[in-house]
Amino acid sequence: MNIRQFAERSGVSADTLRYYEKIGVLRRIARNPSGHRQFDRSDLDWIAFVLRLKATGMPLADIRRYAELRSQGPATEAERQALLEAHARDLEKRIARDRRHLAAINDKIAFYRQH
Amino acid sequence: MNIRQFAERSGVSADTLRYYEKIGVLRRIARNPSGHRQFDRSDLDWIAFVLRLKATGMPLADIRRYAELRSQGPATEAERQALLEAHARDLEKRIARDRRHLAAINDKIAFYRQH
DNA sequence: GCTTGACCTGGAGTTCACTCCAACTTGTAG
DNA sequence: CTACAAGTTGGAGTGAACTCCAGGTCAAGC
Repeated sequence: MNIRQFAERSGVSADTLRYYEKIGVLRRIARNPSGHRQFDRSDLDWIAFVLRLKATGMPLADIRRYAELRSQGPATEAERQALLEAHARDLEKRIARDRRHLAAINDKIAFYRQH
Repeated sequence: MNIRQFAERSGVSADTLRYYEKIGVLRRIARNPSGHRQFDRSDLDWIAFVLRLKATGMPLADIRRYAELRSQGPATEAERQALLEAHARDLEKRIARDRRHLAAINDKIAFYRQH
């Protein structure tokens, strides 16, 4: 799959995909004889996971770190697990905080409604 | 209360407070005879609300807009309410999405644990 | 009257995550 | 053989939200 198709299917622009490869969020993508990137199905899974981490507030530097561990094979699984566990804890806290924020904002809205 | 005290109590740096005033997130703060800012108790309430909006992902430009409406008095209450309602809806969606993301991340962690 | 410390201003610099661009190569269609 | 579309690169530019800095003012203590 070429970069345009991959961009469409992943929802990430071609420019951003090249940028992600450059900073190491995407592994070095295979090239066809004319130097064009050839993405495959497994890259789709990986980018989906990257987007999940990004959507939940993980900086690209941390995602890059996870990608690096991943590329080093099964020996790094414990560290990857620890990384995800820390992120999951952060995310839980953020969800809890957001719920409190939402309640406070709804209180303010209720106040406006009483006018 | 001077800027240092206000920074401590609000948790926002003095530089950031000046920046917020410059871009209109904070109203023009009163000055003492030598030109130093004199914050008062109501500024603490306002900055706390600003931080709540910011923490839940509202861009400073939107917060600035809300601040502007607020400074125009009670006539703008309907618009402020609409702004908050839209933000509350976005926030609800984000919380729901984050919960789905968290579940997926926990699945991945469970997979690592099975090794 | 001089130093010190806390404030002031305008503006430059930083970080993050892109986004755009110029100049180039390559494969296909006419 | 030429035109064109779609890819390539390195590097510059962008927008958001700060963060830092130089040069200046001012009140208080020695």
